[in-house]
Amino acid sequence: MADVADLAGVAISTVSRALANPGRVNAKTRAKIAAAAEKLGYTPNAMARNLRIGKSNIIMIVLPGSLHHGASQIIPQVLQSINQALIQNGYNLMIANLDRDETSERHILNLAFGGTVRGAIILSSKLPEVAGRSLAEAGLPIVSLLLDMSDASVPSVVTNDRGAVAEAARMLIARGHERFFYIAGPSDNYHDIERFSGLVDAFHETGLDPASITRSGGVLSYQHGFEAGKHAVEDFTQLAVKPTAVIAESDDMAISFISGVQARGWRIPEDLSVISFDGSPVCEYCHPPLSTIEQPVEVMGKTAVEILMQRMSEGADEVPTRMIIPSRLIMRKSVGPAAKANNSC
Amino acid sequence: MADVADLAGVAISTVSRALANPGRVNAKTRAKIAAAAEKLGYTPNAMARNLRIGKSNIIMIVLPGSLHHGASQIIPQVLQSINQALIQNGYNLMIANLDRDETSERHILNLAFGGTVRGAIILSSKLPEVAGRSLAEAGLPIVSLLLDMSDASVPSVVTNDRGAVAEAARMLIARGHERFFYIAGPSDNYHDIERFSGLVDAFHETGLDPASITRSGGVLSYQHGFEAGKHAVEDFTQLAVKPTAVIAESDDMAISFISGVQARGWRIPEDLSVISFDGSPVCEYCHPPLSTIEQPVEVMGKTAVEILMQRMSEGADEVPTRMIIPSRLIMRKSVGPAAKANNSC
DNA sequence: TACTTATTGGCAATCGTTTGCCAAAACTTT
DNA sequence: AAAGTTTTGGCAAACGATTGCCAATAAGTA
Repeated sequence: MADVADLAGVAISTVSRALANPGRVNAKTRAKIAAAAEKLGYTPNAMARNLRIGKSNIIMIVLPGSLHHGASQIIPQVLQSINQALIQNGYNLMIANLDRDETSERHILNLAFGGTVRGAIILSSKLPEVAGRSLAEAGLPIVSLLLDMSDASVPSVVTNDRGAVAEAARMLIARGHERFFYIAGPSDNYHDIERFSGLVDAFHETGLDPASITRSGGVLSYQHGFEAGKHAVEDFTQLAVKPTAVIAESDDMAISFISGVQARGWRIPEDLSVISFDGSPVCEYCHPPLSTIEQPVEVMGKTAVEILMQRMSEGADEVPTRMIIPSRLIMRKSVGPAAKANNSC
Repeated sequence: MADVADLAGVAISTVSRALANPGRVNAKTRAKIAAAAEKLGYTPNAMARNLRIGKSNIIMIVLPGSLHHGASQIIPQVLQSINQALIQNGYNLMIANLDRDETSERHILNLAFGGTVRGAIILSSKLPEVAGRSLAEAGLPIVSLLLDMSDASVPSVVTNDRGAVAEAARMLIARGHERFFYIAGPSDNYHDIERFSGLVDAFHETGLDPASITRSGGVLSYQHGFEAGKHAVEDFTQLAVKPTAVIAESDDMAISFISGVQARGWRIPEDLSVISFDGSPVCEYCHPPLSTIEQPVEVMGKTAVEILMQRMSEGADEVPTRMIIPSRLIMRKSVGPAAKANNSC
């Protein structure tokens, strides 16, 4: 920096001011300084700057390892949109994996308490905590994405899981479906609870008996969305009275489920209608094209960043604690009218 | 840190030594210090440390925006494995997007020259450079993943694209296929060149005439793998003499292609055999299950990190410049013997 | 006990910025 | 030309750690 000052013929403090606080220095000198910096190939040292400022410009995204792994088709989109939004605001994105082991929790806490990161976007249902320290007390702004954690007073950006599933279920009920098969991810999970509730809601609204909903899954982790679907095929096969409609908690589950039941002779949508959640692009090319509830992940990512920025700048209090971005039901060929006689194969 | 020293009843320099250089301090005092730190909830400030040390502990992964977007199913796996390997070595992963605009290139260079990152793993075919500065001159260790850049003297971890496609092609040729349809991603791209060459190799080996290979695509960006497949359907339909075998550069392309041709009456594998590249999990559940060339992305990620670590520690010269991790051909129902009479539909 | 070795204490410089302070210089405006 | 305003210079103290140096103390060995 001293070199730049020399070359530009100005004082070192002026250079600093020009770079960090451009308003307080004349446009002409600023140009001179920029030229000198360019010529010397000078880039201010970010760590020194952040140390002095007392804040980092890195945001971390906390991903449950299982989500990351193989399964969920939406992670890349989430990362992409968040990263773009962050960069526009002058921030960088760091990845933090939250596995089931204590090491990873500790690691995340170190990032937070050690000042490496300035804020966090989490996709996990619980805040990492170990040895009495919790992410909540790190003094960082946090935003939860996909999962509603507004109860724990962390602002959340979610979709209308419950309502969207209810809508899908009503659509199926309107076509004559009365017996449903629900393929769940890990139970107790926010998504499981909300989405399943949506299905039950629709039953209540339409006067059907929720007892004719069969649940499958709930034990396996997200890590194996496809596995969960496969497993559901077994469950389905063993039912004495077959449901005519299926709602799956993720596209992956639906895809492997469909593959399995088709192999055993059921036809979709003639024997069985299927709708799933996520809106992965691949659904359009499934056999038959798969109806899915599309989460607007890009909008959600951008919104999460916006909220984070608000939290970081002004008084933290007047920001909304929950932001609901509605999903969109995309109807495709995997849905048809309920089969009249539902015989086993 | 001073507080910790007080509580532990030791000098501040001893605390620093205990944390940064544990070998030079007695186990008992180390335990005392650890206890004090735990009690006070103290975490050393990473930025201060890195500033003093002169090196960051952050590695960035440079992803072409297009790769990231929607399409490639393997990105999450790559990120996951790289991040895990990095953390084990005490590093963190930062995401850097390389779009077509100059802003993103400049941003990446700032990360490098500003000392934010210590090294880079790139999935892009070209090193970012703008205004005379190039990533190559930033003095960072760089490793290229998926794309071979060993010509540009950046160590690369790749798979045997060419050989793997050749193997797949031989397998098809052995089943009587003689006319091939190749669905390409963006042309000039490393993957396009290598994989297509593999196909041509197989033709030469077996004495067939490469003229009976029809290429499709090559214009669209990766961003639309599914689109490329759709587009290929058009091309395919217009061929007077239909090929009997298809090789696609990515699973996405194959999936949408299959969906399209099936809708127009062709049957797979009876009329057309298909093999694609990537090994996405979803292939297993396609209709029919899709044969694919599985890239060992996890191993590749770990290997890339290992090489990076070597580059960062010792003399940089004796590390291998290219590491080839072989892919595995997974044969599924999408492949069958060549149709005898190949009539149009 | 005397001597060697291992471990700690205290001090101060350093990493590369930012920033408050005040004086000096350079412009603008009456 | 005088007064007022904006812009710069120079200085020095931070930010929170690490580390070389040497003296001082503790532990281990003969």
